[in-house]
Amino acid sequence: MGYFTDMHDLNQVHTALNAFSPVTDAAWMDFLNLFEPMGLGRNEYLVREGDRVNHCYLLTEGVVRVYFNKEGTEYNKTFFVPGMFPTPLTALVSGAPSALSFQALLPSKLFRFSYPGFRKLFAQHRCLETLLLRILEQQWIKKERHDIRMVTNDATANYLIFRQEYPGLENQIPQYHIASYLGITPIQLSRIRARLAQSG
Amino acid sequence: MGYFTDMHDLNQVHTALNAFSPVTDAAWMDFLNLFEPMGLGRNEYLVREGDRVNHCYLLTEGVVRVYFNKEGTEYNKTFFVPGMFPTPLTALVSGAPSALSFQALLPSKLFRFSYPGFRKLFAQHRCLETLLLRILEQQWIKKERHDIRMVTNDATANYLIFRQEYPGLENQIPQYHIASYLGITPIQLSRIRARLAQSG
DNA sequence: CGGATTCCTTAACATAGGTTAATGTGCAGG
DNA sequence: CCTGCACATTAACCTATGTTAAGGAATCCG
Repeated sequence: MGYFTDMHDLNQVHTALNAFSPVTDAAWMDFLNLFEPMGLGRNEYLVREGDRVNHCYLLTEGVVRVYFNKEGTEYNKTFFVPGMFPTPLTALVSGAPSALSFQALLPSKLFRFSYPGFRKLFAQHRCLETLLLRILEQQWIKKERHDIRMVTNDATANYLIFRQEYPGLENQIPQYHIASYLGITPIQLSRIRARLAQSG
Repeated sequence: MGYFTDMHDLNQVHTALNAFSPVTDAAWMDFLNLFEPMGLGRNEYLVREGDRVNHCYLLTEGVVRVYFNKEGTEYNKTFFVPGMFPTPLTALVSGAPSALSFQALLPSKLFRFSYPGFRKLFAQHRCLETLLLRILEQQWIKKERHDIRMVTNDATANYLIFRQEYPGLENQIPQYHIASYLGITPIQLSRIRARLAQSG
């Protein structure tokens, strides 16, 4: 079950963003106009490697993974759960084809909005530009913390953290996706799980 | 030898930033007023873990590493060379004590400027806020590329990339700093170097 | 010059994790 | 109910890398 389930609930989004960096009602109304609801089936793609992209996404229900592919092997970077923005920022900003793929792992509901459309609003609504800056700052902070954890911990510790960070997710998606996220093989994850089951 | 060696050369900085995102002359003059030159000896610190920070830095000569410390072990995150901004962004934005340390590995010259002072200029000079947004976007893109490389390559490949990315640096700093950056022990780096010397 | 210090290398051994392959298990579709 | 498929587990073996320890090489300094 997602945090936001219909248009009405987008008011929650306004509240959340507003607490973060003030967004005027006028700006919010113009912004909201860009939103389009959409849905994805299990294993369907939001963005495929190589795609040119124009939209940002807000996930309201389901799970999305983002991964990159190198020589046939997929490396999971992150999972998105409801309330998060599974958005190909690099491809949007650079205008280059996406190096990353975004795939729904469960049936999902989202809103999308045009990124150029959003940027056009900056002219009338400076608060939206400031908001984007704040979001990038926060993402940077979050990523830094995450990186430090991944580097300083071993796979077992990171697996335990994963379970805390994404409660319940473990039982909703294949374990090989989790293994890839942890930077190990499914076999190794299986060994870790076996050890944990014995000792803990 | 750095790219920028005195106040006069800060014009180069204006040119570089301007190409990135337009900065008006008025904004640049106000911004420039915040700059203060400073120097660091070998192994001196710009920021220590736990410090509260207020400044951004521009490196004009020397080398700075940023690292985090976990239970006595240091993990090098990045090296900064002239033209780069060795700045504790997370600590500045969050107001929390820095989790990272910034240390000069060679005698270094820098400019520093107040981060609150810079942000205050946003009121009169929106172009500076837009500039910061652009910089964060670019840093994000750069980090994403870097992360993908580090994850998909083995230590040997990453070592070769390091040598290309930081030409000459290899011979100016201890190898254990490079090993830490690569996520391996100095012993392992030594083995890799031995193998490369044989085969290549 | 000579002794310290710092750093790099090498060796011997231990461990985490990868690879391959076989086996087990649950579940969907005919 | 069977069959097949997708996934998880387990085992046997291999490789990269960590750990500990010992030696060299370079550099600094008295």
